[in-house]
Amino acid sequence: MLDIQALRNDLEGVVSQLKRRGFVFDAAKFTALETERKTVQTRTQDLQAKRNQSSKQIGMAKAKGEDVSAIMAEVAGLGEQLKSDESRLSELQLELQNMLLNVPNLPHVSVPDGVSEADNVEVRRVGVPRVFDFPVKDHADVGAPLGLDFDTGAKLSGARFTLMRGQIAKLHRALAQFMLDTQTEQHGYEECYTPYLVNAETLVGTGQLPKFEEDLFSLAHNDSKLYLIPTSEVTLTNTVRDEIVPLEALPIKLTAHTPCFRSEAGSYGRDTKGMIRQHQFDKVEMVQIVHPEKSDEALEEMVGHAEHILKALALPYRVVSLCTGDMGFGATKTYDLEVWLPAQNTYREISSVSNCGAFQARRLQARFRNEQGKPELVHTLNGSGLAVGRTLVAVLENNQQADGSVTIPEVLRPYMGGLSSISVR
RNA sequence: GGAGAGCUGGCCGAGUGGUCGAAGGCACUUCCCUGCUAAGGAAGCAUACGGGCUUAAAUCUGUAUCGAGGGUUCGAAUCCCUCGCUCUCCGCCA
Repeated sequence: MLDIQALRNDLEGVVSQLKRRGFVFDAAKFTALETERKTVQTRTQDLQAKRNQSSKQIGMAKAKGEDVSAIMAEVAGLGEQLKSDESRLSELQLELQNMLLNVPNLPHVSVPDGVSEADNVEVRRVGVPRVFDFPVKDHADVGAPLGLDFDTGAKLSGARFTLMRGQIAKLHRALAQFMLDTQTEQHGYEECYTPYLVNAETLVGTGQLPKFEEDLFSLAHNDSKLYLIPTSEVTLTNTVRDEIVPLEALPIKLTAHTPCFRSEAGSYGRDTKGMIRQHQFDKVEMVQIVHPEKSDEALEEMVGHAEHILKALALPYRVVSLCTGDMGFGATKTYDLEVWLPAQNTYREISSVSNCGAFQARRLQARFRNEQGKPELVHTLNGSGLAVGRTLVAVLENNQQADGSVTIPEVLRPYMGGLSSISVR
């Protein structure tokens, strides 16, 4: 959520910044709502003040045993006017709130302008794609004989679900374990196990709701609804909702390995083969809650934490700075890590690291006590470290051998019982 | 699933219709006192959103907030209703 003060003080400026990312803000509607809100709020508060004062007088008079009928008569007419003003005011505030909840974050000045993926800017490339002396297979073909079972996944649940068996399942688990161990032991994140089902308030906090409900899976629960998390960014970041943490507690660094559930509405027909785009996938997520002055550097640091995994696995990748038009709703700046997939002959997203500034913190009322002892909004960041399913895809494709086996990266071997390669037995 | 208890400020905790945004304590901040390692004294100390003043801040002022929402009332932390959460006991259960 944007700071409503910024909209009041510099509407033009905010509108033009939003335009950079292709969002059209209805300034006229906002101004109209604001003007009326101001009038109604002032009037309401005046009436309330009058009522409070009179009620106080009644109390004092009664205590002395005096007659209160004169004051009572004075207050008599206030009720109805007050009631209608109060309800109009809350309507207006609700409408303003809803308007704000649907406005994306402002892009950081360093974010390149653009309208789509095509305008993203490559920051650096690391590693050299391997040259194959045999026809390269995609991960589905490499994986199928090794235990990557799309047919059964489809039978059990439908499209975009996969069953993993045997060594593939173990490799998948090894990847997750390795990532989690690395983020906790080498980069200082606290390991968390979080709920996979969350309430609506939690999703409003990180910005998935109210705007992106169609992207989520949900379950009826009593009279309410619970949602399957689309990422553990949601649960990890919401740990500080409605909290005022002491200055010394920052930065808070959390990580979790969880499944993620996404309806993938609007991506029909894209990546239908294989396990690039699934309704359910595992991810090791990193979240940082930081002092506002530290968020820019924390972003760079987190990109490094994600890159560390790719380097350790010896997977070629590139870092891309997302353009204004391609960034997520809550981000002020985002780097994507794209891993080399030889079968697709291209780099594909495997991690996304974002600085959300105070955008989520304002929705969450997540604050810290600043140097002056006053509560101030924190900055929040999140990033994948990494998407486990896509990493499995990358390992299968990049490490495939002519005989159909797949070499296990060195760092994963301890997690694989010392195995250096997997193959059809 | 059944029965009961509770939810008040950063924390503990008092408060059952009127001058209560809320006693008292702890913690914290500033000042004073004292030289002996901690004690004593004074003051301050919630958040959000408006309005006035201001370049801005400070400050002043109004409103709201005692788990959430609704109701009764001139007036609600206090009474009524609905919901949420926590705890205890019983049952069931990985």
